[in-house]
Amino acid sequence: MAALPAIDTLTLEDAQAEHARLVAEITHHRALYYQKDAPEISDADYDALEKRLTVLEARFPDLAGAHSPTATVGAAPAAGFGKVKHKVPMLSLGNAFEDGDVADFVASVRRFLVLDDGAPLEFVAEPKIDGLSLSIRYENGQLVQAATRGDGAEGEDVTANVRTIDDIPNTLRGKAPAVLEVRGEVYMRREDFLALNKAQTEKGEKVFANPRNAAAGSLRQLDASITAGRPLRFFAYTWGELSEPLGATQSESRQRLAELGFTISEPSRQCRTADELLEYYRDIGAQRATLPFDIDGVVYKVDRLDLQERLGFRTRTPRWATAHKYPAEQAQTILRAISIQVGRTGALTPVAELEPITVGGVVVSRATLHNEDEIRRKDVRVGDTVIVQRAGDVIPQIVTSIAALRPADAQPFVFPTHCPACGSLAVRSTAEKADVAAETAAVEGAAGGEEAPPTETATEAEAEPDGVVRRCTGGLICPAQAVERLIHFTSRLAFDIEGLGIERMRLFFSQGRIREPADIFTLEKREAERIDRIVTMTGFGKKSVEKLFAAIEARRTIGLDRLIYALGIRQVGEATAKLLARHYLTVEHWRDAMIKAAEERAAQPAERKPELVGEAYAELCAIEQIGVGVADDMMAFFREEHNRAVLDRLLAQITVETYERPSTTGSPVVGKTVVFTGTLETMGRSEAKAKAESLGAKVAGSVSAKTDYVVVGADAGSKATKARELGLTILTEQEWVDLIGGKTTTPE
DNA sequence: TCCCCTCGAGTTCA
DNA sequence: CTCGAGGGGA
Repeated sequence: MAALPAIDTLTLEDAQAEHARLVAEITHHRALYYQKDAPEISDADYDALEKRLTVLEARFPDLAGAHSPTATVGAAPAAGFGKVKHKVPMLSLGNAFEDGDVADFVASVRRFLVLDDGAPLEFVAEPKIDGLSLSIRYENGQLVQAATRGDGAEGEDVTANVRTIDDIPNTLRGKAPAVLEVRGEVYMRREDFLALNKAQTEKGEKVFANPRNAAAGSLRQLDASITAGRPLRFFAYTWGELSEPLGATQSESRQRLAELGFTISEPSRQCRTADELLEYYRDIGAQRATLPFDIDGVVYKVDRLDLQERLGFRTRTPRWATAHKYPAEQAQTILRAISIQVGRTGALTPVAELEPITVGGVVVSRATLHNEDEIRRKDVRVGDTVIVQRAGDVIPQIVTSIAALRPADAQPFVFPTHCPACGSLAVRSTAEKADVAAETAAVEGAAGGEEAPPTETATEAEAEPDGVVRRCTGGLICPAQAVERLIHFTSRLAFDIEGLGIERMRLFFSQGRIREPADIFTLEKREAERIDRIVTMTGFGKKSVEKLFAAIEARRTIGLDRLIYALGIRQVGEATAKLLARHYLTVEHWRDAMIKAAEERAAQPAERKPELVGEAYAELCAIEQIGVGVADDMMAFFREEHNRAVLDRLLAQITVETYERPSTTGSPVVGKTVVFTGTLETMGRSEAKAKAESLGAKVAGSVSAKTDYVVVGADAGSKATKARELGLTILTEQEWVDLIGGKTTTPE
């Protein structure tokens, strides 16, 4: 195309003329393309037109009207990006760091698929580009929406910005599926990054630490015309929602993506064995410095898509792919101090305060030391020169200290035996013993006042520490734990209250405005008339206070699983909370059952067999994945009068929805209990289980009168016999497959 | 009883 | 992202 004037130099008048010209031209070509199927210009040229219009409208927002063919730019709210729910979640990958991990990955795939030693299995290996994941949605070949990964479930709408990236077609080439969500990585080449930084310096604007940050900063511009001026690129490597398959294998699909107009990540390679994968890893590693872009590792994927589907997903990661990372960049610095943080469970975590140092393009000033054993193992002392790296290129960690550079007077770190926040005794113990210790601490607290100084070192205090983590026993009286629990309560997977982040919660807590969950929901009532005072006391604008109240109101109704998770009961995280919600369904039912079970447990504190403790307790332990350890932590929570009161005060403020089972419409086995026994032939045990669960069935370990189906494989033993005795429905493996055949639902 | 898998709880910086 | 530990199969 002929050189066009740079948009930045246009006057408003010229811009109007240019806009009219572009709109006319695009409308003309669209008509040719769609109605007459006889385009006059190439897809690439057409894309260039659309792109120019997008940029123009971003630069002169007044021009973008409803008439514009783009009809997107200018609509973006100035306040920030809209949210986009991913129809298919954007998950992360599992990681391999050593050769052995790769062998384990291959072995676990083969095990899951029950492949014989000789059976072939192909993988595709590709470089893992260090950029930002992006999902781009096309409908009938047209780009309609682009979103960042976000938390995997919900990202930010960056459509306007993505339309300006040259590597990303606005219109797909050739015959495209009706719906196609292309996923890949937005990145910046190293040379482009250097040039950009040079230009930024000349303009007196901020420079970026590394290409990844530059790409992230450029993509998240509210003004798309700025994004347009940044040298962003895109590699496609997978897909989300899809109306028809792109191929039978990963490699075919990659090829198809290339045909549709995307750049795919190269160099890639087909591999059959762990050794071949490792060879690829080393080859790419050798080329790493000469590749034009940064990579942080390589990715291995099972090639056949039918096998990918059988392998499915763990909670957070697919079983059919893994990332193999290159060793992290390291740097040397001085350890200035070791501070102690108190977590919501009372865990005391030592954190290294470092002389700020750049590692992998980011300035690091703190790093976790995990626990006291770790400090002793690495013999890290204040004043030491230490080697720092970013694990998986993200989380800073201390690799080792350099003994030769240690100051002569450096002393081994003495881990405190008392909580720095409340002065309570801090002990290393498992849950049961913590109770005993808590009583001791309460006595001490009453007698000893606030600051009980550490008098002895950790090793001297106990002959045999039980558990690695040292925990504050202050529990309910520890302010540090209280505020951490509240922060957890409003966190993303819990109540997810926007505008009530970590810092604000700390502030409200220290002001006494919020001391327990229920206070969040009475905040407005208590403070409404004094809104001006909040504004002056907190330094928030009136608007943001109103926004906060709106966000709180929006969460006054909440799902049971989120509520359970939010309470922060030890060992009850996302997955366990969901299990509990699924089992008890309503909050009343759950609460009453927990209180009853806690009473039963209090009467039988030492009994190991759940059935002998009581009915409610046994019911809890019978839920798969919940054993005595988890159950007892829940009992400890409900035994506490204070916790029950806190919960009830909260429940008075909110509405808890009955748990909704994930959609399993059309599944023939919803709510059925299935037991697998014997050796299954077409699938492995875990695969059979995952499949059954995704269809809404419950998979049990042993046969009982409650069992609906017993699926009998080869060489079935006592379970099959028992099933016959009980007169249960017995299915062969084939009958089971026929029963569920073809019926699939999306996993939770 | 051991071993594998998964989960929870801890963590940083932009 | 990593580590430790619980749950459950073998």
